[in-house]
Amino acid sequence: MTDNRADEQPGGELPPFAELVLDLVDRIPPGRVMTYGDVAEFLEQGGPRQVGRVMALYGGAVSWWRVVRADGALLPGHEERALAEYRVEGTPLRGRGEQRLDLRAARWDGLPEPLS
DNA sequence: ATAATGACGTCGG
DNA sequence: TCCGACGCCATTA
Repeated sequence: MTDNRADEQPGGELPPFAELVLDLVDRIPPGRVMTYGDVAEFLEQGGPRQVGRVMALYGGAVSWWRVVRADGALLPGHEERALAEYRVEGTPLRGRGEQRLDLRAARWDGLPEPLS
C-alpha cells in the first residue's frame, strides 16, 4: 500500500521523536513535573518547541499535565484541569492561591528516585 | 527542495 | 513582576 493515510491514529506509528517524548512523559512520577526543555535535554534531541508540538498532537494520550513551562505557568486553556490533577497528586504549587507550579520542588530530573 | 508552524526558553528593558 | 523580541529544530504542507 502506498502511504495514503491522511490520518494517523494514536497508538499506531508515530514520528520517532514523538515516541521518545511520549515514552518519557509516561514515566514522570505523579507529583513531579518536567519542563519542555528538560524533556528535550534528557532525550538529547530537539528542543522545547518540538516537545510542545508532540504534546499538542499526542499529549492527550499521556499525563500531559506533568509537562510544564519553565516559568511554572499552567497550561493556558487547561489550567483548571491541570490544577485538579496537581492537587490529587500532591504536586508542589506556588503563588497566592497555588495557581503556579513550584518547580524547585516539583521538577523531576528524569532519573529514578532512591527508594526510601 | 524550501517555507511555515509550534502546549518553549532566554534575555533585555 | 510583567512584556516583547529573537532563537531554537522536528515535523508538516
